[in-house]
Amino acid sequence: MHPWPTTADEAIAIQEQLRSQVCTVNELDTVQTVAGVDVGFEQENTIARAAVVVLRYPELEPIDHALARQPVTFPYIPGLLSFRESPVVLDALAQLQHPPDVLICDGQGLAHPRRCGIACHLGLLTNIPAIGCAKSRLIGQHDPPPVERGDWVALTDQGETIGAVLCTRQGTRPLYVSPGHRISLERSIALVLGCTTRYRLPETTRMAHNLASHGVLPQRQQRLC
DNA sequence: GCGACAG
DNA sequence: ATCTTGTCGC
Repeated sequence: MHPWPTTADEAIAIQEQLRSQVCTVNELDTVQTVAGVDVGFEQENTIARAAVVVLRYPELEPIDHALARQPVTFPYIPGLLSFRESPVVLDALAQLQHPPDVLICDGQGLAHPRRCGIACHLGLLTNIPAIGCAKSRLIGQHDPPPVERGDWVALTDQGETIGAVLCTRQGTRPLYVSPGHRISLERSIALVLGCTTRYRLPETTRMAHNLASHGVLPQRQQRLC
C-alpha cells in the first residue's frame, strides 16, 4: 500500500496521504464478530508482541485468537503510534481463521492531529471497519466527562467532532472513542458499549491485553447447564 | 520559548 | 508502554 517509513517526517507525509482515503461514512451492517487488538513489549522495548481476540457479538464468546512477535523498528512518538504497532498487528491478523467484522483498536482513530490514528491506519491496511478506543486523550477538547454508563460528550477539534468521551462504567475514567475506518461515531459508541458489559474496557481489549502480556486467554466464567 | 503529547 | 501503591470489584 505504501512503503514503511524510517523517519518521523516520512511517517507524517504518509499520514497526510492516507487521511483522504479514510472512509468516514458507516459501511458496517450487522455485526457478528468483533476483534480486540493490543500490543505489548518485551526485552526493554525491543520486541513487540501483538494479540488479537475474536468474539461473537453480542455474546462476547471467544471464537478465535492469534499472537505475533516482531522486533520493534519505530520509536514511540505521539501521533505516530501506528508506525510502531501496526506491523506486528498485521502479522497476528493474518493468522486468524475467522476474520472479524470490526476491529477495536487500542488508540485513536479520527481523534488524531492528521485524522489518521492507528484505527484509521489498520482499517485502511486491512479494509476491515475499525474503531479507535483509547484510555486517554491525544488531541481535542470536550466538556466534563459524563459519569453515567452510556453517556458521552463530543470530542472536538477545529470545529469538527472527531470522537466521543464515553462513560462505560460508573466511577471509572472515560474512554476516548473515535471512528477509524468505514464506521460512524454513533455505531462506534454503540459497539464499544456492547463490548463493555462488566468492565471499563471492552472485553475484546481486555482479552487481547491479557493474551499479549501473559500469552494466555483469561479464564472465562463457566456456564452451568 | 513553553507546555502537551494515543501506547 | 512500564512501575508502584492503595482501593475496589468479583
